[in-house]
Amino acid sequence: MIIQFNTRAPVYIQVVDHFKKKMALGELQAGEEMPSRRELATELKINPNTVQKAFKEMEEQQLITTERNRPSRVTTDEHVLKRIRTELVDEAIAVFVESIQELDVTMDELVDKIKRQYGEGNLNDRSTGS
Amino acid sequence: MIIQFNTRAPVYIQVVDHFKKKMALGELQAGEEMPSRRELATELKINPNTVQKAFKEMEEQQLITTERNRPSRVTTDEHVLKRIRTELVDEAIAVFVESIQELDVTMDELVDKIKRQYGEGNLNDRSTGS
DNA sequence: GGTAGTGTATTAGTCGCATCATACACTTAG
DNA sequence: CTAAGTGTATGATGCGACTAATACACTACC
Repeated sequence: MIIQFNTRAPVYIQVVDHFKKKMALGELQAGEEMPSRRELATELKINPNTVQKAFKEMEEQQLITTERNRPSRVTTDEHVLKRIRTELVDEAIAVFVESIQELDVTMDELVDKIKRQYGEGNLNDRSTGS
Repeated sequence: MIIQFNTRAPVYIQVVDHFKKKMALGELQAGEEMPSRRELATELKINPNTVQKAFKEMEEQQLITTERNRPSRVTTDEHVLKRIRTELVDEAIAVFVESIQELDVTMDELVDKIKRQYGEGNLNDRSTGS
């Protein structure tokens, strides 16, 4: 597991987002065991307490559950799991729209530029063009 | 002048962005006088030093120029001014794309959601083709 | 010249984050 | 039982970004 940390956002938040993405994509299934705090800290080369903070955050968001002294597990609440991806996407869009609002950008210009950036990566260009 | 501050980003950055947008939209013309630090601080109800930091940032980005003990002025470098809008849009897109990458979102879903959010506001749906 | 208004500089205080070091209670494996 | 591995809790420290308070130097204007 490798997370490319940036310096902008807090590390513990980036850890949370990382796991959120894995859940959203099904790489982490419902009920699956999470790595231990210490193990993950070692692997990511960060402090165990930072990992703990990330896990606590994930618990508050009901993404994981923890019984006493047992490895944490991904929630089995399918309802929660299904909402993760939507939330990630919607939040990103909200931030984005907020930042370009008032800038008088046409939808076409927007779509064009996004396609150019996003398409380079992992875009499955099924459909839109048709 | 009213800026609706949020708690996410530093105030001085939000001030910079605010003026960037005004320049990008031509509400602030080349060579035009900027408000004084203290005046602006009073109006926005923030600390003069916060305004100063914003102005210093704008100077480093060559958006404004300042002669000793005279009100700052918007740069007369048209080249710089023309680039502002592009930079604002491109940076927003870069951040956005970065955040949804790996989420396996189709272009259609993206465009659809953006339209719904963005369209509500100030979208002029004049298409590029025209 | 004196006053008010510029921009500028310096210093101090606050806050969030990350880290380090320990310690505790419990479970599991041997 | 013992030892190693869980999650959890606490306090101290350091650092950097941001904001605040104050003082300084200069200009414009009457």
